[in-house]
Amino acid sequence: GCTAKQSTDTSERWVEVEGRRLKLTRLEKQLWPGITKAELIKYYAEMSDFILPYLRSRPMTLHLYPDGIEGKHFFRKEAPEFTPDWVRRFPYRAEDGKLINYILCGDRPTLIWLANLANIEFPITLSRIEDLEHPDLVVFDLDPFQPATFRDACMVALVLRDGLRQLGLQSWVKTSGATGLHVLVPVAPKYTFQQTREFVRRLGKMLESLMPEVLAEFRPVEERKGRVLIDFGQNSLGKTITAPYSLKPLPLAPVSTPLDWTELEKELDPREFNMHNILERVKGGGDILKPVLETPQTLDRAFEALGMG
DNA sequence: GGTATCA
DNA sequence: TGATACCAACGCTCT
DNA sequence: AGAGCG
Ligand SMILES: [Mn+2]
Ligand SMILES: [Mn+2]
Repeated sequence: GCTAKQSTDTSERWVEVEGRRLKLTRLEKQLWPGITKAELIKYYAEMSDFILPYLRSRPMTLHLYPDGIEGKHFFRKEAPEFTPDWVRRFPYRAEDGKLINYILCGDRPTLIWLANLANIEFPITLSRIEDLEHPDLVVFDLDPFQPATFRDACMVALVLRDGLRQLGLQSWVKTSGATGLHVLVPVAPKYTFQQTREFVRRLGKMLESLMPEVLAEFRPVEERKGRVLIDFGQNSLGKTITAPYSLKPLPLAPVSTPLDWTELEKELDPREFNMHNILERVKGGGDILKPVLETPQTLDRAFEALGMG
């Protein structure tokens, strides 16, 4: 941490990405302890083929950390005035009547432009711009509360996967990048968030009755301790989850990483999956989560089994 | 991070 | 030239 | 009611 060096960091570089000229600025600035903005940009450049399919067709909320993970940060929905004209936008009028011009990040130039703005984390909505009110993803957001651990979340996820399979549903899993897991169920975009949320709540309740360490809804702090919360509320319009392969603004630069179900049985630490080793991991294996974008499933049978008219 | 506004 | 302000939003919990 | 959190 050399403050004097930081304040005089004028390192700049012009690059061309798929025909777009981009000015990369303050490349030596430290965004994590020991990690520069140059490394952030390099990470997303190398991972672009893996992350872009998930970002494409979903309105972006920017998560900007110009002063690093310990500095002031802010979110942004409205595309800034200085957004290059070739960046695609999606105007959307929310219920309150406010029109927001969202950025669409579907190509490498936009991804690199955002990385240069110190956009560390890339979130995704659970629905696409073609039909924002009908999600194509259902998420079981598994949050362990101390002394429950990531390992406990893995155990819950494995039981959840069995439950989903009994309902005729395939599921996939990734680390959240922080302390828990996201179990994803891709669906045809024909259900409302109210329906998918209720589906997650009910299956969560069922799991809760099977496993004492599971909590299907928020409770006072004392009751949460040592349990894994299934946060069904994540399945709502406008809510987001960390995109697969996105970095998190946390120490060691962890990555939200797709896992094979067999890996959940091992002793894992989510911090094992970070900026420095994910490229190696996906090289060869490819994107094991990709089916999530290509497997629209129907929930009709599951609704029936769970008593949802 | 980039821009606007005010001293 | 430099200091300051802006940039989302919603339900939940805790006090 | 309001602050704090995710
Ligand atoms: Mn979570
Ligand atoms: Mn959560």
